[in-house]
Amino acid sequence: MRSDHFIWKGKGYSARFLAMLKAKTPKNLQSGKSTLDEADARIVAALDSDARLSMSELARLVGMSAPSVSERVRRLGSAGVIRGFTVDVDTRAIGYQIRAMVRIRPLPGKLHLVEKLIQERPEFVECDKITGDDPFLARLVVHSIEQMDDVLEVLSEHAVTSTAVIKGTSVKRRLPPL
Amino acid sequence: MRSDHFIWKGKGYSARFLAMLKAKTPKNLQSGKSTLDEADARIVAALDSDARLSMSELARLVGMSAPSVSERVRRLGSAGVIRGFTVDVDTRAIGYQIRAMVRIRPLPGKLHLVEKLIQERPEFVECDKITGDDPFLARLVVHSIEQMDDVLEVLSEHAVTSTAVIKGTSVKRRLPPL
DNA sequence: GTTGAAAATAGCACGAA
DNA sequence: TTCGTGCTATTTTCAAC
Repeated sequence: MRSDHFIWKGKGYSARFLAMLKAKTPKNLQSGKSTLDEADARIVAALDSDARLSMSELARLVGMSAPSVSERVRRLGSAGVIRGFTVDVDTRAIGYQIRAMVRIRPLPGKLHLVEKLIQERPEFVECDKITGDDPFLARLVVHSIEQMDDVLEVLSEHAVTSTAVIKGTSVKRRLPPL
Repeated sequence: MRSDHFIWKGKGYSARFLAMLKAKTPKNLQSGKSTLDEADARIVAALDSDARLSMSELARLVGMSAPSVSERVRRLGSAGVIRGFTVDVDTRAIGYQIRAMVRIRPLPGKLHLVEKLIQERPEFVECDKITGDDPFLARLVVHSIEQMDDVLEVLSEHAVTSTAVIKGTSVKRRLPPL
């Protein structure tokens, strides 16, 4: 048995083991933040508020030169932190009056079929696989209640669904602490 | 009574009334699409796949001149169709290992308090107000199970929560038919 | 990470369909 | 109205440091 495994200071852990624990949980995670350094955090936050900011403007905001931020953005992309840049579309402004969250419980043996049906219906604009009684939780966007019924009808032979219409938004999509 | 209110062709509606109904439901809505014309639809779709496309590249993709698409993008913005441009961040790549969907049912009289608590907790990255037994459905992003407990602990005095951990994604966020 | 120059791009005024 | 052309200012990119 090596000496650094000995009980030390009444805590039951060696100094080295305690240090190792600390190393595995970076300081910024302990305080509820992300693993990004401050410059990257500011870049990501700025791009979140406006993904079309020019690199030069972004450079001004974070206090660096344009080539530097440009390189950081490129690296954030290849590191998988930034998956892409998208547009925030108001679906109601293009005729989709109703949004709903649908919990979906496939009948026995129909899990994969149901997943495929969800993926094939473009009105399902998002779907997560979750723990619990209902394996799928999907976001649905439709023009009318009639269209909502049409979409759910497709699943009705193969799954039990619980639909909750979205009445409003308490928290608009945002990033966790960076 | 005007003649165009008379029953016509055994359907119970006048020709003018039928035409009006048709006018209120544009053809593209009948076929499950949006209210955008084809050029705008292509612009929005292209920006959704890459919001940082230059106007000249976008112009090439949709087969128009740069000033034309530029003006259309501006108009889509002021029409409220495009709310903004954002970045798609992989929260796991920045240290947030766990995502969960939380249904939240405030205790009697605590609806507004609970909504405020949700909004103040940055780990709730999204929250919709929905119909049904649980008024709120929130998306939670945390580093660890311990942190998840910490967040839910804040609500525990004022609400009943049901948490489902996200195991994977069946449909990545996408736009409905344009 | 910074600087500076070359190439590409954006924004604007104006003209055409 | 909506789209296209030409000009100018800004921005992006790449080099070298």
